[in-house]
Amino acid sequence: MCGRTACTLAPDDVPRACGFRDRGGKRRQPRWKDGDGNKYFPSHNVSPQSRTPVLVCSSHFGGEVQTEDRTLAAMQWGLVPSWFKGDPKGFGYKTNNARSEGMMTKGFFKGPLQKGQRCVVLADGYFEWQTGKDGKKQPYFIYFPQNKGEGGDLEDKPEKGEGGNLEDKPECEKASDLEVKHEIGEGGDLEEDPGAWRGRRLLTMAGIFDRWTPPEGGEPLYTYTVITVDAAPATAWIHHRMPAVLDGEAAVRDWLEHGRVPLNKAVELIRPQECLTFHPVSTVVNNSRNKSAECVVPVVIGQEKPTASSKMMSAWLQKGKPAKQDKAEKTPPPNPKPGPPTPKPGLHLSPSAGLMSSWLKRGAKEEERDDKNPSKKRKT
DNA sequence: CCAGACGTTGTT
DNA sequence: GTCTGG
DNA sequence: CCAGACGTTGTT
DNA sequence: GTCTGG
Repeated sequence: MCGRTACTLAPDDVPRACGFRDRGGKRRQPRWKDGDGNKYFPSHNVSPQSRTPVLVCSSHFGGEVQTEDRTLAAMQWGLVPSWFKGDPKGFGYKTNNARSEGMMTKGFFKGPLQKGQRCVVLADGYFEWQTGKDGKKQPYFIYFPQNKGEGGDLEDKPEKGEGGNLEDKPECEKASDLEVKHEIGEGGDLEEDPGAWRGRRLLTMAGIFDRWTPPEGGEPLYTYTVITVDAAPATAWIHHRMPAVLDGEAAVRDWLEHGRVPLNKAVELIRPQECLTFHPVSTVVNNSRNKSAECVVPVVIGQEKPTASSKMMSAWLQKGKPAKQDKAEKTPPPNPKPGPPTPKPGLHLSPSAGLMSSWLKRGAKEEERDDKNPSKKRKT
């Protein structure tokens, strides 16, 4: 399940997107651990072994155990235990997820958990592949519902009734805003809060991290794993597992503050969440070398055959590259069978031109990053 | 006691 | 089938 | 998570 | 490091 994400915020924007209020009501932003802002590379197609932003309690980097301070670190996806002997390169192939059902007893995760090494994994959203009877896979992008006004000049929002919004407001503050809260959790009122983040609300997933020190010494390697749970009903028809999503500021805080919230309490946060929305995307995302924004653009299932406009869009997204020539323009009879396979399509958002533009809008500038990697040797 | 594994997903 | 690379 | 490789010898 | 199998 959770083996692919998108994380596209510029390193300098991540701290802003992680603004929160401390128990005194004061606004704070986590800071990057030394140099880590330069180790994270935004991408619309993040695979295990990449470094991505995670939040941890600052106690792990010199702060008091009880501190509310948070630190942003660029950790590597795929947990390498501190006791691992050998070359950690390529070790974490099977530790990108931790089953919540066994994490308290299995050595891989028990150790770090008992040391309070809980982290919050940040992303725009994650990808899930639905396997059809025919064996074909349809990828979906899954994320927190975004509020209106995103980016400032977006005039369209998802139709109401899209993602299952089970926003429970725990012990929130006085602010009764149901409108704006793009920051992690229930933000404050924007009107009197010019410092608030107005961009995308990042998905927050519960993770476990560890620190591995090379035998020969040198920089410690920080790695993490994403905890998984059974899928919530809303998305179970796509896939039967999902990441442990932390919905809201209170949950994020409790997962991070290991000095205040003991493990046996914190584990109560690990459970299926309904608070997500999603849309189908192109199989362009399948190959992790494809980093373009096309990975997150909504598609209409059954209409993935390139249309004139989609070709143009594709070409634009690819920017440098000429639109590839299709091998054969065989176009089977249009027998569109769109929509989610029946069960619970109720809270599905249907792609609209407007929605599409909202996804395109953010891809345009950021991609093009590492798509110039020379593939393997070429046969001669 | 020592040696050796230690993780996940999905699919059958 | 299984493992590595992304 | 998916995609793609998966092998050897000898010579430059 | 810690747990299981022998």
